Amino acid sequence: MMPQLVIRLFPAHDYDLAATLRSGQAFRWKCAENGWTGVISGRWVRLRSTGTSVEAEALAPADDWTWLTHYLQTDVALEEVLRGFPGDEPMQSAVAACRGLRLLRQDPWECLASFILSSTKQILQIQQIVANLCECYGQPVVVPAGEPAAWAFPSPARLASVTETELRACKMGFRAPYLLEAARRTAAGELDLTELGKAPLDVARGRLMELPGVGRKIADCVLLFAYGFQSAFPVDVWVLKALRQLYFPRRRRVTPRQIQQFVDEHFGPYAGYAQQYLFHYMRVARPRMD
DNA sequence: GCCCAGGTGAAGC
DNA sequence: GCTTCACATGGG
Repeated sequence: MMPQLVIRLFPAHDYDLAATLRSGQAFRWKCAENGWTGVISGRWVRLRSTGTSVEAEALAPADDWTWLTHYLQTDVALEEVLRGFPGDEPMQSAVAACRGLRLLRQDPWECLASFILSSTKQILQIQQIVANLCECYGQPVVVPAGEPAAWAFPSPARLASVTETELRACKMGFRAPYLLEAARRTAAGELDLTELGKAPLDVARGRLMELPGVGRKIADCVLLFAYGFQSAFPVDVWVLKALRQLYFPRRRRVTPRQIQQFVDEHFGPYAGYAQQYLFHYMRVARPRMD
């Protein structure tokens, strides 16, 4: 017998669900006319925005919704975050263009694995690779009648049990050995992703960067999107372009060193949020301004 | 065909 | 130290 669909409202001011789910933090959300569907912690869920709330549909039993509110971070007071941003013109423009953009709090393994697969790939292609991976190696999850099949993100142990060749069949190319090694170390307990969240930022970053294929950028994505280290500031090609154009206009040769120093000093206690606003602003609100 | 994509590691000065 | 290049794959 099919479990029952349960609907629930979560009050959330200034929550732009579409911007948040499309902003390159998470790669598994599908947009349909009646909402966004995805899988969180092995549960199927559909989300809609009502303007002042996020409406969620999930399958009973669903008395405890912390798996969802924690993921969506609906309890974060966005005004306080925005007040912590620097008052410069670029940040104000980014906030005006991306009002309601939020940071999610994702599962560390899914986040780590996904960003290992992200290097020199467009977001659309990352989504496709992750979908391939879940369909091949993830556990099927229960979905409402009439909904397309869905899968949980595959566990480290499951991925550690397959070959590099099998992973390459998911179209991840040269990233396959990196993902495999991360899965092996995690499954073997050499890397404890739960403990990492309790460590200081620098220690956690260092541990992640011990993994082959994980450098500063991918480590910072995991620190920010999965562990909530709010000062982690991933610098990718888009953010680099934003920083150069908006903060170092007509300056030839700004070194990575100078960029990093500026980032560390300029963006304040919610630097990670500021980074996400700059990223989304460059990608969506300022198309083709080179 | 060419260039680029939420990078990283190895090899070359 | 810093720059250059290969790495798979697909879209514009």
